[in-house]
Amino acid sequence: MPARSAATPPPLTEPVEDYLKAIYELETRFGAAATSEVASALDVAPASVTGMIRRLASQGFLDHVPYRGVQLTPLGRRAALRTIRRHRILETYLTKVLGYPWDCVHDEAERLEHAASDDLINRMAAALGNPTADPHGAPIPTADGVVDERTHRTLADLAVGEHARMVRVSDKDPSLLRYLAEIALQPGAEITVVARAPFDGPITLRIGACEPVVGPKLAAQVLVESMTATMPASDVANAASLSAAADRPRDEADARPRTRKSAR
Amino acid sequence: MPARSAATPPPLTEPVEDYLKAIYELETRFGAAATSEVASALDVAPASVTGMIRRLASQGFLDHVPYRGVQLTPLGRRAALRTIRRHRILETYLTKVLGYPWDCVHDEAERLEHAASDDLINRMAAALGNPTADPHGAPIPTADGVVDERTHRTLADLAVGEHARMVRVSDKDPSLLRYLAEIALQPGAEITVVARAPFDGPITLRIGACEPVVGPKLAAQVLVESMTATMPASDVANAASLSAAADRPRDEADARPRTRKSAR
DNA sequence: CAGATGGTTTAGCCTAGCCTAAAATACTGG
DNA sequence: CCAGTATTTTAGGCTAGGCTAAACCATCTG
Repeated sequence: MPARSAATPPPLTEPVEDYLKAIYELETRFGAAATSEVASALDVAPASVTGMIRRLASQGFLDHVPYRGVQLTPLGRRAALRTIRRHRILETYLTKVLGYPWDCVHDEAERLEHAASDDLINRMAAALGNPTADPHGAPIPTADGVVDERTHRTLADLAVGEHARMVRVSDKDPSLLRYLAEIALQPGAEITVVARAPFDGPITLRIGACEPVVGPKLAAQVLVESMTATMPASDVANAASLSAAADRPRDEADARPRTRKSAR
Repeated sequence: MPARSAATPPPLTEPVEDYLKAIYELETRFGAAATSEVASALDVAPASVTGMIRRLASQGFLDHVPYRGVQLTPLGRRAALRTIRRHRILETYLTKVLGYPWDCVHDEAERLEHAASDDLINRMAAALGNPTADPHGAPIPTADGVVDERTHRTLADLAVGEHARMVRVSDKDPSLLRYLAEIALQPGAEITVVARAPFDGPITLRIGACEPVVGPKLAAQVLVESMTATMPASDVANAASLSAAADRPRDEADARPRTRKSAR
């Protein structure tokens, strides 16, 4: 049997899959991944990351410009998306079929994603009707590595009166997820911004019959899709400027000053 | 929160779980596990087994008498049964719920058993109605480590005319399993021995409307439970003596001559 | 433009698991 | 009961992945 491109890709170890996944996620958020960011994402020492990066670069999974950070090659991206697909299908299966609460699936999926075969993942996906998003709203890559990469505004970017649909939230913080479930703030939920206190104050929402009040920190974690009839761009900008930056984990501009390949 | 006995038992690594499981299985078959048998079961070099055995013994999972083999301590047995429970519930779930053919579940379960949490396993078990045997007929230990340890006769031990129910077959050989499925020889199947050729010759069975003929090697792999109305012990012995020993993988007597702790 | 600073890399080390080759022990047959 | 064979253990090495401490570089600041 001659060369098959998508055939058994030399099986990656668990740590390798974790590195690639973490780098992928940092890269989509910031454009590139810094050693220290990878280190804190994986909870290992920066020196360990440098070591692994060297190995991964030598195997063609990523490009490394010393002191400047890394970027995935197409090969590395494919591997990362494979792991992410597994993770998200597992999360969906665990909640939809086995009745896990949505705040408990992350850790379980984190371990299973390295052990499940493609066949198993595809069977689970089929049993679920090939879902396109996991329980937290994260898009599920297809088996051949295509993923919806649209970015979204956050709840903190919405102006008073805006009507939006909740799209997504990170799966990493169980207590946040439990709280969101309590106030019915889950993917698909329709939200109206009722009021906003100034100076990054709390935001009052309407979700169904309830009017929960959330802090800006929480709001910045919740991705939404505006449903307010085509809003002029200027308004969007204004709305965003009211609240942006301060509480977001990092601001694009100063987070990645050393991202471009050619210095100068 | 004070001492909890069954709480997070210091998580074992994958190789450790594999060693304990293999040792458990050798031990129940032969009474103790020899280094070389563990080595070939796990497909590693004997010297590697010695190394691991030392570590496991020092951690209290097994007793090792140098040059004499190992036996699990209660601690080791519990750990082994936990892994075996996982494995068998996974196999059952994969076949019953996800439609895997019974010859394909072993490898998948082999990897998942190390990654699945107790919670996940228990949810799967519940979804299946807490089964007591896996698709190959192997008994599933309960969550607190109780397992049906009855031994069974093999198809090769049956006399002509005997009526029996198939109980179990090893899950390790996919091609054997595929063949057994073809002739409807699966756990629960009712079998009558129609004829046996002498000198370890082929055995003719009746299963439903079919009369497959199987070799002694295959017959020795298939565990059964006689359904012939209470047969006098002498007859059992006679029936068995017609065919025993020759093709069984090992004979109790010469397989473990070096098993007893106190030589002499 | 010279430090100071903080992120990155190197150097050197450790552990778990595996290996091969050689030495040690137990078992067998004569 | 002694020698040969088979099994087991020891000795010495290797790789993946992790760590700390120290050196290095880029950038920000005075």
